[in-house]
This record gives sequence, C-alpha cells and structure tokens, in this order.
Amino acid sequence: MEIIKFLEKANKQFLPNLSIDLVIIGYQNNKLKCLLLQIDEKWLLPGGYIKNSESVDDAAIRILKERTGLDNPHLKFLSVFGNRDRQFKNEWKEFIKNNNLDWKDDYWVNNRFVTLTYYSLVNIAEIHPTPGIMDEAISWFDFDDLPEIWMDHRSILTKARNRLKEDLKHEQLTYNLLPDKFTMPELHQLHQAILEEKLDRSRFQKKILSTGLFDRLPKKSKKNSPGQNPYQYKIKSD
Amino acid sequence: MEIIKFLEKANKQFLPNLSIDLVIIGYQNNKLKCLLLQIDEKWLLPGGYIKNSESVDDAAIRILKERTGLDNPHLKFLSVFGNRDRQFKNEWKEFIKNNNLDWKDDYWVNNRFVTLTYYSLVNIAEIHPTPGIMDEAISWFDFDDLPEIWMDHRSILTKARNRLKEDLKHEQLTYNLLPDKFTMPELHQLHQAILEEKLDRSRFQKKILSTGLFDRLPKKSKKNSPGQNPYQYKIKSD
DNA sequence: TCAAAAGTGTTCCTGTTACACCCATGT
DNA sequence: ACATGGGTGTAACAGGAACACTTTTGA
Repeated sequence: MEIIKFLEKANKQFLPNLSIDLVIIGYQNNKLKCLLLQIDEKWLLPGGYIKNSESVDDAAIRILKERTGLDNPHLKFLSVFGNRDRQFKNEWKEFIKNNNLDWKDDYWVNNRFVTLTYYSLVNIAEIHPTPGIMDEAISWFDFDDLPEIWMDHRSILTKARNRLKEDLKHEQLTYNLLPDKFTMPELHQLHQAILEEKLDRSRFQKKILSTGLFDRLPKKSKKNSPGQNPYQYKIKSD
Repeated sequence: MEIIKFLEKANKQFLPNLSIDLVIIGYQNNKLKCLLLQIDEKWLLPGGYIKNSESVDDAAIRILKERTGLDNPHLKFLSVFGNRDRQFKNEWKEFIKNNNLDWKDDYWVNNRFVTLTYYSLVNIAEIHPTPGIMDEAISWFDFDDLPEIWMDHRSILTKARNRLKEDLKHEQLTYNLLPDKFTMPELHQLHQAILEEKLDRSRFQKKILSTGLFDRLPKKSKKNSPGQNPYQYKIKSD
C-alpha cells in the first residue's frame, strides 16, 4: 500500500521536524482563488517535506511542481508557523482508519512540525492540478468562499491573502495571475480584486505606465462588448 | 565538562534540524551596532535551538533573554536560511579540538540545520551581555566595521541591516534603540543612521509628529551645547 | 443612435522639497 | 556678540483624488 510505504520510509529521507505548505493563488472570473486538496471531508494546503539533499527553497519548488507541473514558478516566502502544539496525531489517525489502514503511534507524521509557508502566483490556465497519494481531490476555491479547512491551514490562507494585498501596494507586479498579454482594464480589475477596493481608472493607468515596467502592444483586435478596443500590455523583459 | 555535556544531551531536548540566530541591534555614538559572540578568532551571531516544549517564537525570546537579560524584547522575524550544505562540521571539529576536548562525528551539532533568523532592537544601556558556555567573549560592533565572521552569519547581518532600513520606511517606530525619552534631534540622527542618508530636519519633524504616535514632554532642562533646549518625546502608550 | 467600454484630460488638493527665518543658549 | 543648535514657516513643485470629456464599438 502506497500510503503506508510512504509513512514507513519518510523518516529516512526527510528532515524530521520541518514541513512546507504552499498557498497557490490563481485568478479567474474576477475572483482570487486558491488550490486546495481534499482529505476526507476537509480541505488542506498542498504541502510536503524537505529532503536531506535539497535546500528549503528547492523543496518548495519541487512540491509546487508535483501539484501543478510548473517549471519556473513565482514563489515567495510567507512565514513560519511554529507553535509547540503543532502536531496532528488525531487527524492522521482518523484519516488512516478511514482508509482501513493500520495506524502506528510512532509514525513520522506525528512529529511536531514547524511549517514554512510560501505563496505562489500562478496562471490557472497553465497548470495541471495533480492530487497526491493521500488526496481524494484537488480543486480551486474562491478566497471568500472556502470549504471546511484542515488543522490550522485557514489562518495560513488568511495570512497569504493579506500579505498579497500588502505586497501589491509596494511592487506592482502580479506575475502569472494574468496571461502574458493583458489589457489595462484586466489589470485594473485584478488589482481591485486583490486590494478589495475600487481604484480610479484614470489614475490607475497613469500609475502603472509611469513605472516603466510595462510595454504597450497593438490593440486587441476583436471582443464581444461595446466600446473601444483596449491596448494589450506585457511586462517588460528587461 | 560543560560543553561535552551539552553536546551529548542536546539531541534529546531540541528539535534536531532547526536553529535560531538573532541579530541584536543597538545604537550608540550615532552608530548602529550589533552584538556578536567570539569563538576562537571569529565572531558569530547569538543563537540557539528550539526545545521540544516551546514554540519557535518562545525559543527566540528565551535565547535573547539568555544573552541580554531582556524580558519584553522587541523581536521581528527576518528570514529562513535553508541551504542543503548548511552544516558546520569542520568548524565545530576545530573548535572542540582547540579546546582539548574529544570530538565525535555523530555530535548533534553536525546535523544539517535550517536557521530561522530574527532581529531585535534593544537599548544598549539596558541589557547585560552574557556569553554562552562556548563563547570566549561577547561584544558590540559597528555594522560598518565588522570583524571576521563565522560561517554564513555575515550574510544574515547584511540582510538584517537592509531589512531594518526597509521596515523603518514603512513604520516609524524604532522602539528600544533610544531611551524612553528622547529629543527630536536624537531621533533625527537615528533615522539618518539607519537609512544612511540625510533627511531634512524640518520635514522630518513634521512627518514624525503628524503620525500622532509621539507625545511631547517638557523641554530638556540642561545640555552641554549652545542653542535652544530641545523638547523631549516619548512613544504614545495608546 | 445610444449606451457601454476605453483612453485621455482638467481641476483641486495634499504632501514633499528646499530653504529661510527666528529663538535660545554656551563660549 | 556671535556661532551653534533647535523650532517653525513659506514658496515651488510633484503626485494623488475625483470627475469630466472624447472616441470607439456592439446592439
């Protein structure tokens, strides 16, 4: 059985007290979304452990790739969750029993874990969500319409949501949340969705263009709505 | 022997792959300073490990107290240093041999450590620097006149120095770097020292006072220099 | 032809910059 | 008396906020 094999062997290849959790953030239909995994009735953040042979950052990149297939991801450190009661014996026990497997008290997942959390901005259209061996499903959720969340992962999600808001105020780049080419109205909508406030259209455009980080491309040729055809833009490659 | 006892017993009471390093920052004679410990000819950051029974934050608070005696410290998370080659076998071996002690290859300090770093702003006058059992000395150094530094601690120091600069631009509070009561010129000097740039006197005062975070107290009665007696200020208690 | 979408412009206002001016104090 | 340190004021300017105007397009 694959799960048991993992539980038995894990302690040999991973650092025993560190885990990584990822808040993978996408954008669709004018809503910010995050990618969650299902175990039993609850949902949790994609995560994993750090191999003895890899750096912490490399572990985060590997774990993100395992769940999305992404090769050159955007990834930003979020914070450390290191409470002393951060172990999830009961949750694992229940999960194992629900799957009719044998539970052992000394399974490695019972350790106390300090979790390093990252957030990643991804283009939903470009990734291939792939559940892990323990997960029943993987799915996108609106940030303001979350399901029941495992353990303390809800507070991590909240922290990531707020951090993204703060970060956007300092650096204008939203990386992969939009396709390579996007229009100013699209970018405007995105910023409003992240910041959860209205931004003046005129000022927004001037501010963005004054950064000099964006190149204007020819106007988009066709659309299904009245009004002028918007220009397209892309992030300057440097 | 105390050191050996520590090395033999450490693996039982601490998380085996996590360490904490602190950048303790003070201010004196118009210079930013940091507190370093001496081992052999080199200097390193105060640090320690995380007990099984305490949270990561509590560990940082405890370690800071052990080296300074501080009870309610300012403490801010800095970053994670998690390279896979982050272990210091040779350094420890040399240190143990220099002290005429027996070296064992499986000593716990040989583990690969992921380090969580914090920085703390302290009032130099209020702390009591205390070396640990392995340290020959503890001392303050100017940030721009550092001695030879152990391992990768120099890059941690640099990161802290830059982070403090960034943080000051967003929040004006410098906590313990000055005494409880301070004058506007003193605060002005401090901000200039942190940011490493000249700030207009007039504008600085207006900006600081407009935050509403500071209370004006009566003028300082005596000083040794010509000119008006400056007002004193303190941070509002809320 | 009209309403909606997109781009641009105008006015007002706040806050920043750079500097000038004034007051108090020690030598 | 005067140089120095400290507090406050002012004119010029840049950038933000709010909103108006114009152009383009689908229905």
